[in-house]
Amino acid sequence: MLDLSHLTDSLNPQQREAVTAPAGNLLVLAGAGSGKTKVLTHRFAWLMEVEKISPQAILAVTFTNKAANEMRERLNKLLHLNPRSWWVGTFHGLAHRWLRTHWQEANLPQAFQIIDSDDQLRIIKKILKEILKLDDKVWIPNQIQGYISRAKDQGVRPPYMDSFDEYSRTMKMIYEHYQNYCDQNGLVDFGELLLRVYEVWHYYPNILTHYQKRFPHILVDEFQDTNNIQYAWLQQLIGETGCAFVVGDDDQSIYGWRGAKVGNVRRFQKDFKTVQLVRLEQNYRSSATILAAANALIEKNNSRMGKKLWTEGDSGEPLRLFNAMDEKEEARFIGERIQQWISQNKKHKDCAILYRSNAQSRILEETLIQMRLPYRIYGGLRFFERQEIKDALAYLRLLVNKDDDTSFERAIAVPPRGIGDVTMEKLREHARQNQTSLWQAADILSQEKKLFFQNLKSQLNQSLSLLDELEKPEQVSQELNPRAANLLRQFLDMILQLRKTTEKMPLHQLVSAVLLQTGLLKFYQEKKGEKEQMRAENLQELISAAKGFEIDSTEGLTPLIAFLSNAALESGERQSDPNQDAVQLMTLHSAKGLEFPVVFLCGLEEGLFPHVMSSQTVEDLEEERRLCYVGITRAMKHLYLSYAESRSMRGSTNFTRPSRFLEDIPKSLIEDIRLKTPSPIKSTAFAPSPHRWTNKPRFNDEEKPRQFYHSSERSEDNKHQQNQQIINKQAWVDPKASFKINQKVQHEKFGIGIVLANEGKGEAERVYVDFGKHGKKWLVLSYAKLQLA
DNA sequence: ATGATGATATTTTTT
DNA sequence: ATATCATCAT
Repeated sequence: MLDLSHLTDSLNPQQREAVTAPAGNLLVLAGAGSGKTKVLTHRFAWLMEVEKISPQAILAVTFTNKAANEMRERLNKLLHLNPRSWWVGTFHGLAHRWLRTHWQEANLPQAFQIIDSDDQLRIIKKILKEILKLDDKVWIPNQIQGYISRAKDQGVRPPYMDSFDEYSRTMKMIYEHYQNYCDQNGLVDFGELLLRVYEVWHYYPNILTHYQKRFPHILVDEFQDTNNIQYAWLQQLIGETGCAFVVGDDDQSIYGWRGAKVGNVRRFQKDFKTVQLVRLEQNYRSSATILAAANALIEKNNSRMGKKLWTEGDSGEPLRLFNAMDEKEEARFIGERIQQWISQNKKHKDCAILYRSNAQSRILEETLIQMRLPYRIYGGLRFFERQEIKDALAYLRLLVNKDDDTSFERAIAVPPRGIGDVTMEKLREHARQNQTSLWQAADILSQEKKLFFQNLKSQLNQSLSLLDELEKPEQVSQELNPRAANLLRQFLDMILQLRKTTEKMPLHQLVSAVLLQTGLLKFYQEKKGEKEQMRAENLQELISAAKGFEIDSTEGLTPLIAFLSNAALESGERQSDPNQDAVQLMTLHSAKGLEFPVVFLCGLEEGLFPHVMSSQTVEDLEEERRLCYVGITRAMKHLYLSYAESRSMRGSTNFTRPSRFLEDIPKSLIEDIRLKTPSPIKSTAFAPSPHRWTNKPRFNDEEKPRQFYHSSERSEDNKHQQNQQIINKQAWVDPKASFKINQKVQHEKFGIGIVLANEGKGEAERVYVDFGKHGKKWLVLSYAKLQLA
């Protein structure tokens, strides 16, 4: 008898039911913190050890690289085998792997390149401007991008697009041009990766059958996030014979706005035979109180499959609700609570501040700086999305494919080499007329010019008729001036030269050679700004990345092509350095899948959360509520909710009402925290004592339903706070006299600077300060917290 | 080719 | 308020 205790001992009954289920289709509804990844990895092991399935015959699909890596790691730990060559990956990663194998059937050049959404947008803009000559104020590139991506997610090619009115006809036409452009340049966007594989399988049933046989078992993570093409793709692969083990949580579906279909979870039960359903409802993360709040909230949604989280743990502390005067006070409150946490010898990184939109992060950031709390913000640019890195990648892509126009344009522009708009316009025109790539056009035009001048000498005495011929109007318009032609030639020769010399080099040497010989690295190094120095460092980092890059089993690819594909598919980790002890700031969306001992869920205000832009339909609101549910279920022990009564955003201050989600949480689970003594006059003041805010029992809801928000006590407070604001305004009138020209000042972000000028009066008064390496800035005194230095 | 000025937008984000 | 982007002037 096989000893399976290592696979099943640590599982609860439901987890065990899922893991040990007989081969067949299975849907696991895995609540937040219920051990989803554990079930997936144990199932994998179970299939191997009990069903005797080869790991090569199991396909495990995730959405993010992070999830795929985590799965690999856990499998490695569990099985002590190296899962490197296993079929564990993201939808896009796997699609890429297949397209590299079946590039011929997919009608792609062997060296096809993957473009990211940034490249995609550039191409759309280019087409609008150069080919279709459409006004990008009317035909907004971002919207077109969404339109095309959505079409691809639906598996729709241009011929099948609607064309019943002006709008849809134009969209269809743009889509067509875009696709032609990609095809001609050997480019594949993210949506295309999936669609192509779908089509290959559709048109080559023998290939599909091959993979159906090859992968009798398919595991899918985060199933609630699948869009239509992904679903169709799984459907193909599973076919009549495959077994699907899908894990998801309809309550955590928060990507509907980018095409994810929660309905796929339910649809799965209909479309596939004999789907066994297992619910994982035991939660190992949060206190019972937090779970009660989460359950109560999500119950308000109608379209659910139903699930109720529970825990064996204790009820823990109540949720804490803080009603702040404004966003500044909210931020200060959060900061102080974190300080309290730290004073108990706990870690900064235990604390996460979650918000609906990125705009909220600024004030939090400023406050944390003031309070000297280390923090880290998730989001923002990732490594391979940085401008300088994309510049470098353009050169690398050009080495792979000279006819890649997008890369050609990018590479020729940085560093500046005297080839400007005029020359480029001529190149584009020539390329358009002759249906060639920019490279070919450049080659011909620079060559022609060279020959022209060589011949000129010998031809001086020859007949005028020959010259006349050379001066045909079309040609004249495209002729480059000698200087431009020469520079262009130099550029082409440089690329050709690089191509030759780097042919046999190892990857990192190749990258290094490109950075050096194109002058890209030098260009940034020679600039003075801090930004540019950073860019130069990033370029160096690119060399290290190339050094560390190992080609996995993507057989038959040159290291360079593999590297470039990887760069597009995995644009760099946004993960924090686990050794760095910092408060974690992120949007609710990026918090999915994470957990923290202390969570601050802030900005719980109508219009902000739920956001105005997604409050129109019931579906929108339900997704917002799920987002809130995701936020609450991130918390392990302490959950703080907060909202402000007024919030300044986009330059104006608005009064706000508390979020409707607060009403969905039973009052008995919440403890109110209010202001006891007035807040300090100046926000630059030292951190107030932690005793300023005290806990106070909340009103019974029977007694005063909703009164909490508008109680007379509140308005008293408000009056008090209004006085405060007036005092606040006076506070800066006093020191302002000292902000004279040449005065040394200190800014919390930019450091020490010198006042160069000042203007305006009252609230509008501003000073012009030279912060040295941070540059010269105009600062409004009533906003910037300037101090004398 | 570079900097200044003015218009514009500003939910959420992975691949 | 602010950041980004396009257009324009130098």
